Amino acid sequence: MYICPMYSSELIKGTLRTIVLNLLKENGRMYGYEITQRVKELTDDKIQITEGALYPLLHALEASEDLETEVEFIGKRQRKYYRLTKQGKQTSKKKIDELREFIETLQILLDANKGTSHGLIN
Amino acid sequence: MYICPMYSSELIKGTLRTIVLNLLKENGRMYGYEITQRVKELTDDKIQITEGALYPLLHALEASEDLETEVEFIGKRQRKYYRLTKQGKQTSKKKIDELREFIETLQILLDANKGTSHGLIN
DNA sequence: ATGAATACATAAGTTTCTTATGTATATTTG
DNA sequence: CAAATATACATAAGAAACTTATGTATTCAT
Repeated sequence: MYICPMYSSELIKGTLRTIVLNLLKENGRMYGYEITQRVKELTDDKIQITEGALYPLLHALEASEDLETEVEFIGKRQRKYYRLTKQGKQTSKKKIDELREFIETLQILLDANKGTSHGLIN
Repeated sequence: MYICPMYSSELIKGTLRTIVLNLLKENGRMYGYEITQRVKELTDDKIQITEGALYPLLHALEASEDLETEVEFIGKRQRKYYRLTKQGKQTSKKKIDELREFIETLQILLDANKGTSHGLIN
C-alpha cells in the first residue's frame, strides 16, 4: 500500500512522447518496463508513467517508424527493446527542442508582471 | 492570411488552466478576449489560446468557484470580467507552484545522462 | 506457496483540447 | 459608405492523449 504524490497529471499530457524519445536518445535502447522505472527513478517518483499510456505510445512510435524493435528472451520472459530509427532521431531532436522552447515561453508567462505595482511582495 | 508558427500544441494541454489562473492573479481582473490577446502578446504569438478552449474553461472555473464575474457594457457590447475568488487564489497558487515544480522535473529528465560517455558533444 | 515484482498488452471511459459554427457590435479602410 | 477586420461572447462535434481497469504470464522473495 503506497501513496502516490504525483503531479495532477494533466501536466504529463503532451510531454510523455518527448520524454520517451529523449530517454531513448540518451540510452540507445530500452524496453517498456525499463522506461517506466527509469522515469520514476529520475524524477524521484514524481512522474510515474502508466503502462496504459506507455505501451500504446511505443506502438504508435513504431508504426510511424520513429522506433524499431528487437525482442529478447530473459528465460521464458520476453523483452521488447526499442531504439530510435534514423527518422526517429530527427523527430526526437525536434520534439526536445520544441519542449525546451515551450518551457522558456512558459517561464516568461509565469514571470510576467512580477515586480510591478500589482504583485508586490507576494 | 497569416501563418501560425505555434507549438505542436499538445504541449499546451494541461497548462492552459494554470496560465489563465496566473494571469488573473497578476492582473486582478480580465475578460476572456483580453486573456487570449495578452497571452498571444506575451509569448510573441507562440501560444494562441483558442476561444473554444478558453470560454469553457472560464465557465468551469466559475462553476467551481475559483472565479467570479461581473459584466460591463462598452457601448452595447458586453464584457465579462473574471477575477479570482479567495478560494481561487489558493487554487492559483497551488497550480502555479505545481507547474514550476513540474518544469524543474522536466529539466532533470531532459538533462539526464548529458555529459556521460553516451551523448558526448551532441 | 503466496505475494510482489517483472513484462507485456488492450479496452472503456474521461479530460481537454481543436475545429467549426453562430450571434452581434465596433472600427478601419478603400 | 460598404466591406472587411477586430472585438466579444458562446456552444457543439470530434480528436488526442491520457487514466483506470483488466488480462496473461514469468520470476523472485519470504
